[in-house]
Amino acid sequence: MSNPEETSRLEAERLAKIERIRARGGEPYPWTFPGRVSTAEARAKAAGLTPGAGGEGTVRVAGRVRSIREHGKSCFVDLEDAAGSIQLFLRGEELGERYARALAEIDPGDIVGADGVPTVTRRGEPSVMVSSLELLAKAIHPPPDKYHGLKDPEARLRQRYVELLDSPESRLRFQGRYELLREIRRFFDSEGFMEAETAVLVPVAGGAVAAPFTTHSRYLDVDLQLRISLELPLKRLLVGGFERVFELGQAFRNEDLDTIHSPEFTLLEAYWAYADYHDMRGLIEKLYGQLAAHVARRFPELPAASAAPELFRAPFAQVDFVEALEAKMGTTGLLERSREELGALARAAGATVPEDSPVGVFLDKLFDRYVAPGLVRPTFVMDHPLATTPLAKRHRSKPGRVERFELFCGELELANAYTELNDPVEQERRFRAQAGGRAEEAYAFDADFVEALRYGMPPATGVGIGVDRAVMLLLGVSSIKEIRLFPQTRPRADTG
RNA sequence: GGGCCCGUAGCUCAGCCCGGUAGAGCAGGCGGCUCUUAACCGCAAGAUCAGGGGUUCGAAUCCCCUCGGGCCCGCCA
Repeated sequence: MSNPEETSRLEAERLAKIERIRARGGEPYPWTFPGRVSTAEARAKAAGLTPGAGGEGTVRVAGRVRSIREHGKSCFVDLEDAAGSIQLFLRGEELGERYARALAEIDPGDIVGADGVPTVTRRGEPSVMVSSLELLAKAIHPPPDKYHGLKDPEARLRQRYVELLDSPESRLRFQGRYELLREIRRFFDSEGFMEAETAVLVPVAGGAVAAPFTTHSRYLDVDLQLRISLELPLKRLLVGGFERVFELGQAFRNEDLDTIHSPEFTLLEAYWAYADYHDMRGLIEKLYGQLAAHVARRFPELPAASAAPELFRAPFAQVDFVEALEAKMGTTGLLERSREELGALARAAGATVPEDSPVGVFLDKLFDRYVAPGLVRPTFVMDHPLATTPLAKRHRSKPGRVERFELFCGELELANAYTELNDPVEQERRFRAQAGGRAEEAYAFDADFVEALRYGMPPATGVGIGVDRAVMLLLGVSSIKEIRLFPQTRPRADTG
């Protein structure tokens, strides 16, 4: 790898060009370029013209120079902007002495603006016959190989801007991500949910089991943690009288990173008073149906996106957590087994779990091993064992279970929802029941949250969605780093 | 945490097995070319071979360590 701070000979040549431009009174970094149209609009004006014949009127376009093909007294330049690209056609005949100067000063990667007449070349390429060309920003670093692009996976992450400027496909990926987040917001808004922005910095990160990042407030002189979930503050809002709330934002878990885990990730949670998890199941089915329809409409060239509406066609499959697990294991009476027995089964299935883990951990492992891999289509997994889920309400008719569903698809968890526990006494008991176990397997005790429930929280349902994973599935991307703009990487050492 | 793989010019790659002192295309420089689109033709230039150590007369190549990255497994939700 090169040191980005060193000046290569190529950069030295480009810096010398900048000096020459300034020496002749030119400005390599002008202030603005008013009145331009997109390359798409310029293309539209050229459309339908007879190849080889000139069009009428002029257009003004601007963008990045992708490639230059010189032919002596004429030259073709591919110009790219956010809307696409168009070919510039430069001729010595038209430009006089400015022709040679433009070729001497412009390199691939530069940002330029041009005025000219829309035309179609004899070979049929929509073009702008340039009457004037202006440098808008000189690039000092040369862009990646124009044909092969930027391949180095490390550089694509560390210098995302290079990948983006080089690759319209990567820009499309992030456009897709943005639009999915926008559609999620629109969906909840249209369903009457209010978006909330709760605290990122909290005294104790709760609502999930995960190692938090820690930091410190100088003013308060207290240690703080970065939130690991949105659950507890949003439920406090239900106590406070809001009936439909959601939050879409970053959460942080101080754990390993791999293709489906990022230390910072985008989480959606929504809480809905006077409704239960069956209502939420319907809402989530509707949400994914709309997201699938959106990506299929907007990104038909992506195979995963065009397949999404069929994949997410309602109604989604449903299986009972315990029944599905018992069927796959060929056993019965799972919930009556002792902790030791379940632990042995989990280890026999290949899970590495400490012997004294809570029962819920073993059951989760067994489910992950036996059932989840088979859930290729979106499937609601219903009614988990109580031991796996301390924040959900006990099932109204199935003993030893809670009212919960997880939506699985292709081993990715796409939603996790409960009928929420709102009994403060039981909530406190469940928190305390975990206190004896290992810290890394227990939900943090949040006394203020119990206090809030004591004021009365209406019956409610809530859902959490790992938005990055939903985006991955809908856009057909295999690593979370592909759909987060600036994923975490280890800082590079200054000297090797 | 364990295993496998990768790091050579600004970019994309070859060379590594079988050690003999680094090669191509693009980009850049110079020259030629008025319809190309990976434009083309000619000339010249461009490389701490990720870093450090070892073996050897000689290391990009073999060995060890370190750094960074990727994939798989484990852990984690």
